[in-house]
This record gives sequence, C-alpha cells and structure tokens, in this order.
Amino acid sequence: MTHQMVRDWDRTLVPTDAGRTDAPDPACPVEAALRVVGGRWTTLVIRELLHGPLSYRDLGRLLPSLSDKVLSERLARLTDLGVAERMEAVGFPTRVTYRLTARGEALRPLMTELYRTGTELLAPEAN
Amino acid sequence: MTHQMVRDWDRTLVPTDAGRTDAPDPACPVEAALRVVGGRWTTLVIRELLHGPLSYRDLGRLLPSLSDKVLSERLARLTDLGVAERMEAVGFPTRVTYRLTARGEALRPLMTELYRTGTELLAPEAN
DNA sequence: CCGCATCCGATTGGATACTG
DNA sequence: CAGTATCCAATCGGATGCGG
Repeated sequence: MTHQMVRDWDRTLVPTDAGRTDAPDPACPVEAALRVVGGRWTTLVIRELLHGPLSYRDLGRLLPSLSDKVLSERLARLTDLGVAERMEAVGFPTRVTYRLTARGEALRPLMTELYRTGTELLAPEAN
Repeated sequence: MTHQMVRDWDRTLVPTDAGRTDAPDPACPVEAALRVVGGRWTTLVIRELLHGPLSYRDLGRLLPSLSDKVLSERLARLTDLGVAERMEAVGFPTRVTYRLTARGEALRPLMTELYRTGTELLAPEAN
C-alpha cells in the first residue's frame, strides 16, 4: 500500500485533460493564454489594438516610452500567434497597419477579467 | 492646430483611470493581476492550492520537476502579495501548510477565464 | 515611415549542495 | 520536513544607431 497522491480535479477549474499537467506545457490552455498576454508592454499594445487598427507609428505615439525594439518584437509575436495581422499599404513612406484578428478580439473577455481581478487585488481589503 | 491623438476609451475594457496608463505601471489593475499569476510554474502552484491547502512537500510531490528554489520563491511571492498564507505547525519534523487567502480565492474566475481563452486560442480555427 | 542590428545590464529559472 | 545559498546559462528589455 503505497502513498499515492490521488488527485481530485475541480472540473470547473480544470475541465479537460489539457490542463492536468504537472509541469509547464505549451499545450496547457492557461499557458497558451499567458503566452499571448505575457511580457512587459504586451497588454498595453493589445489594449490599443482593441480600440481599433493602428499604424506602427501611432502605436508608438500612444506608448511613447516603448522602444522600437520591444514594440516590433511584440507586434511580431502577436502576429505569429495569430492574434494580430500586419497590412502594408503600397507607396512611400511605408504605411503599415496592425489590427486584431478574430482570435485577437477573443482576448477581450480575458482583458476585462484581468482588469476586474486586478482591481480586487489592489483594493485595501478589510482583513 | 496640432495633430493630437484623441483617446476614446472603451469603458467596458478600461472602466477607470487606473488602467489608462501609457507605460507599465504597478497601479494598473491588469499589471496587478499579471504580477500574481505571472512567472513560470506560478499558475500550476495556484491551481494546486485552489484545490485545497497543501504542505510544502506535497506541493513538491504534485509538481515533481519544480525545484525547491523556484517553489519557495513562488510561495514567498504569493504570500507577500497576500494571496496565500503560511502556517507552521509546532513539533518536529517541521510541518508547514500553505493555503489561499480570501484574496487568493478571488483568483478562481481569472484562472477559469485564462483556461477558456487559452482553449480558444489553441483551437485550429477555421480561417 | 517602419523597422532591424547591436550592445549590455538586469532578471529569471534550473542544478546542486547544504542547514535547522 | 522545509527551506536557503551558490553558481550559471539563458532570456529579457532598454538604449542607440542604421537601412529600406
């Protein structure tokens, strides 16, 4: 009779097998979501794009202390992950517009929930 | 007449001034929430504690490839942030129990939303 | 206008060993 | 049992300068 840890999963919290990992795993839904919103500045960029399509330059103006390096990295990652898309207009000077895809719009409820939870966490709880 | 960027905030997305920052800010609710759930292994530790109080050792058994260093760092941070609490039982060998505080329980809806959104993001969307 | 290349300091997390 | 201490490789993000 061994000491085995019997897991008794809360199916509301962890509805599918994909979330039952005992180590970080890219296929875990929670990781997948955090991969998109994680990293400094990322949620600010997403917030801007949730208000509508923007050019690279306008994004830079809205987030003035964000460096080109990080901005282009964030946009590249969001594009890779399929939540944003890049559209280059013909002509000069180059005009590039970033907009959220349908997948990107799907981030809205999560952003709202992050805001709501964060507000609770910041509140000077009556302990 | 200058080119000024007039922001027109979506009040559902950004209901209060706290979220209207143009740079990373600890007082932003979204940052506050990500500060709690951010970092490798963190959501796994929270997931375990959402199922009930656990000793340091049992946490280690549930997440076998998580090193002591990172585990104790995560627990210290969660404790600092007020979402978990540490209870040391008298006697030997030392027995320490970690449990979520009320603030920690407040993370449940966020964890569920992360799971839901992540599931959507992982789905092989019909583009 | 839209980036990428480079450099560089700071932070992160894994491995290992050791203590009360 | 419950950690801390140390070391180290890898990643991250800020600053700056250049190119299409």
